[in-house]
Amino acid sequence: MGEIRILLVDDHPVVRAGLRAMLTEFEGFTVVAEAPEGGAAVKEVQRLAVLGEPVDVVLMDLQMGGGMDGVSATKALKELPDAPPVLILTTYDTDADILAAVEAGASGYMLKDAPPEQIRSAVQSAAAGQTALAPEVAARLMGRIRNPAPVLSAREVELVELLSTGMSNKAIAKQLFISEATVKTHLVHIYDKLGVDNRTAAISVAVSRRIIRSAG
Amino acid sequence: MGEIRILLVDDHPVVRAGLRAMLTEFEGFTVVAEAPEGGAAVKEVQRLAVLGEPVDVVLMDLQMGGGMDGVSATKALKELPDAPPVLILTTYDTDADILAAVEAGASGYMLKDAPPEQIRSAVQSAAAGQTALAPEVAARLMGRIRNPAPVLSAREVELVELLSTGMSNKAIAKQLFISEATVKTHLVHIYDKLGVDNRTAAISVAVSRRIIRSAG
DNA sequence: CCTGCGATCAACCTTTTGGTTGATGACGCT
DNA sequence: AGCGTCATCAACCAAAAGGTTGATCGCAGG
Repeated sequence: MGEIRILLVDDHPVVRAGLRAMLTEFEGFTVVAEAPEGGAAVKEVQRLAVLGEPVDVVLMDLQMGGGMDGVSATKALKELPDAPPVLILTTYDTDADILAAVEAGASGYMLKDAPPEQIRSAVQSAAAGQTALAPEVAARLMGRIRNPAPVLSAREVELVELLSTGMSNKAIAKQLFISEATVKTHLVHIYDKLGVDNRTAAISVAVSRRIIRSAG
Repeated sequence: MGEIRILLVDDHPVVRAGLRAMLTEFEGFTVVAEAPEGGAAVKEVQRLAVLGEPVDVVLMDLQMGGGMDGVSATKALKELPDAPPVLILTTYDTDADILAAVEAGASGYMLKDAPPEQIRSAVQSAAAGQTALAPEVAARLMGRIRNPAPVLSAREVELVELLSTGMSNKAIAKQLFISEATVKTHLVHIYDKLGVDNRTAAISVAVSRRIIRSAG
């Protein structure tokens, strides 16, 4: 019944154009709005709701340069009355934000390099209120839920960030106004949780799990 | 005079669709072929040349999952008779392959999140045989040429790779069949070249300069 | 109320790194 | 032949990191 009304959220004009082109080629899809970041997306959803032309599905990128990031935007959208389903689109299936996004209420998670057909069916499922996960992502998620990776506390992430700049324990201690002993204790816990036994391996794992971002 | 005939090379269907949509909206641009990786791109260029419908500009992504990467493909294309200009498209303006691609003969370098207008004029310049660089990229390149970053030797890169797994000097020495003393000497040189003074900072810099890739 | 967890700190000891100096052989370029 | 670079190694010392044990405090959840 009727068209599926879609809002695209991505900071790359090229990607937005690609999704628009790809989706409008299929029957029954209309891209009714676009936004370059989360804040604008929320406003668009509200605006269209007021106009009586509500959005049926939001396609949301996770990595966005400026403005509100994908996870926050998903959270914000889900707090609206008549919140639309949010389908997350991302480049990396290793993204640490997968869990965060799903917990924030995303109904699905697709990789950007998925074939058009897969994207089409994911949007359709999401619009129908179902959950749509890319097989790779689903498998990964299930694995994590069965064997959950320990989550670093906020303080620990802070430590890892400083760690990755190459600071010594003493320097980190000074920066955070804590003792060197405390820094060492935190590090032991971090090593435990990341399954490593030294700082070098820790930042390597942290980068590949996208706990921290490497400048770029 | 006439249409500018374009070949798109990118492993993401979404990005290809976006570029195609974006470019065909402008006057005078035709996307005559697409390829998901470098090898196919080379074949396409040859095929079209034989048909008497040569490609005027190749738009090439650097990061491609499978097959021939962007730098190799650029090199291969430039060895063809009547090689078309290659315009590199990438996500990261910090990419260490910038230099490699330009050295391989790319006539320009654009960021994927550039506004459509900028992409249009870059393609036009490239087709006209001129060089087209995004301002950010140009500045960065000039900076590097004036103040060239010391290049790690092959052996040193090997060291950094092992380093990033968190191995100790002793373990690295064993792995490479050299003494621990030699490992330390190499490390001192690496620290020098990267402008850091410990292994943790070194791998951080190495990752952000894409000297090594972090799994993901 | 008790338990668990996160954050904080101390003291002690071992291992690893980092910094320095100096030396050798191989290779390529001029 | 001489120069520079790369890769190799040694010995020594100071600084940093890692490992262990044990302790205090506050807060959230059952």
